[in-house]
Amino acid sequence: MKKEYTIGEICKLYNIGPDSMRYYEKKGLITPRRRKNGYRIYSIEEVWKLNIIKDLRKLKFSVKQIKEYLEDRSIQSTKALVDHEIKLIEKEIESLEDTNKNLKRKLDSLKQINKIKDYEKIKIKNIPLRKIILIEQDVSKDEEIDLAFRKLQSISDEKVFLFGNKDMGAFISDEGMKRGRYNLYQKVFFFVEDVENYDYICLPEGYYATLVYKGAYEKSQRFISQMLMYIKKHHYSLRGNPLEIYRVDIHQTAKKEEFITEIQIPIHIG
Amino acid sequence: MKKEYTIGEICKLYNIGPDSMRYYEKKGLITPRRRKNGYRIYSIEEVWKLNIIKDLRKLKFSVKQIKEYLEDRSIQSTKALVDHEIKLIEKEIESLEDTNKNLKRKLDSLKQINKIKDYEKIKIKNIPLRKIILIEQDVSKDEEIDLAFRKLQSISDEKVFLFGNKDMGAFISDEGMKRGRYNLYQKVFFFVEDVENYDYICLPEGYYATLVYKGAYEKSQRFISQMLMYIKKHHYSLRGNPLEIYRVDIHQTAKKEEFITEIQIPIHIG
DNA sequence: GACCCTCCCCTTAGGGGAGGGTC
DNA sequence: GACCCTCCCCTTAGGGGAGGGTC
Repeated sequence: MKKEYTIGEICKLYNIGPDSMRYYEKKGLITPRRRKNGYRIYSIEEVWKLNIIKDLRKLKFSVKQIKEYLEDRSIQSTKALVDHEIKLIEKEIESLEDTNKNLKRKLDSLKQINKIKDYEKIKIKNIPLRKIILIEQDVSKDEEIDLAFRKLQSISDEKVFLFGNKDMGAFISDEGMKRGRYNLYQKVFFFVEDVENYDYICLPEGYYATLVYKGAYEKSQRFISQMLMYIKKHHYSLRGNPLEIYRVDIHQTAKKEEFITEIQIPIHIG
Repeated sequence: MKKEYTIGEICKLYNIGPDSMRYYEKKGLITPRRRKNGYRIYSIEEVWKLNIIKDLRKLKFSVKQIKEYLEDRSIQSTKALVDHEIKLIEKEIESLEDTNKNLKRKLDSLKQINKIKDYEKIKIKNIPLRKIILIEQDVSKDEEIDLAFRKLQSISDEKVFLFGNKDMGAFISDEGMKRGRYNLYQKVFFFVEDVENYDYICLPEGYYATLVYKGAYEKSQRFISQMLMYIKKHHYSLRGNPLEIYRVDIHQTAKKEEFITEIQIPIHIG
């Protein structure tokens, strides 16, 4: 077996770029001797270091960390390193799984959209219990919803939130109902499932008059009026204020035509 | 609700450094207007962008990718992005779990070391079947083992291998046995469990004379001699060539005193 | 005094030349 | 001709000043 290797040979063997080898040398991880012509000589004695370097780089250790480890290697320090790394990876996995769950939910709800057929039709539905978190703030312009949201979100900053989130929505406030200005006075909320530290509110199971529409939010005003008339006409009675759910909004598309909003008005029937 | 925010206000709200905001601006993600005095004005209309930016940064999208997404956002592109991201995350999780499994094994074997008590004592043990992959190459110096290993490893490059690996070892070759030079002629192998594409060899279940020692490899020569004599004395017969297993080696410690090697000689008893 | 502005320099882990010598 | 050498410049996503103006 050969005892000495040029940079090219060792790189082929280890599947590393020569620039990396020079970089490791510059940073003091490896110190090959030189031929008279200046060529680097890698001797077989140094090869174990490359094993460690490659493995630790794969584990995303910085070159500096690897250097420190190489300089102080004992059973003790190795054990500590492995142990620590295991814990880091476990945390990482947990976080990725959480993110993935959220993204899957999002994808699912995006896929549901294609299935919607009866736009702009009023329907009576029984909807099971839902949990929401309410942002205690009157919101009077569409864009402000985001901000209100954000204020809540800053509490829990580490999660992929809006993007990976289930839907958000808004209640028409009493003020809005009184004045018939259904898009000026709203209370923002979003749906939650696995709540931990927040105070959530339950929307109890019950009947709703619902309508889904596509396009800009201005339409809400007209549809809510229509729906309230419909409710009156059928002798249903209001059980609470109307709510809007933003199925597709500015976070998913730049095209206002693609926006999808669902209006739900809680009612008693019969 | 306020309609306009200074950079400081928006940063507090979004828990972002002002430098980041300026960077995003420089890269064209956001384009705040300016006051006469040059101060940036963030209006409420732009705030949804920050939600997306924050979320996608958390998902490790580059600023460039985020820019592209912001410029072409539709249900279609959002769906594609979420879908792609889910797949990436799943791959990542899988890879992390694999790495973790390896690291745990390593940690386990490091922990086992503390429990070894009877160093340098010959024992007869029955050892269950083991699978190994043999590197078909005579190795005549300790350091070369690494290299031989590496040649095999380069086949499967993406795994954390040596560092997160179970033990490796070497057979004393026939040549070595003939000449009584037990550390000059060796065939390197390592233990595997979940083999896929490699040709592995089974070491069948059976009895072994074993001995564990601490320290430099030179000791092997002496111990193997002792063990062979012991085997003769007890009228056991050899079932194959001796093997050395490197429980702790240069990959885990710089201290030769901490090296731990186990010699196993397959025998027939009775 | 706290906040904002614009430079300008710094960091990681190499990759990609250019220009020149060596097997 | 393939291989090696040493500069030197470039990339990401900001962070940390310095020096100077603004609420």
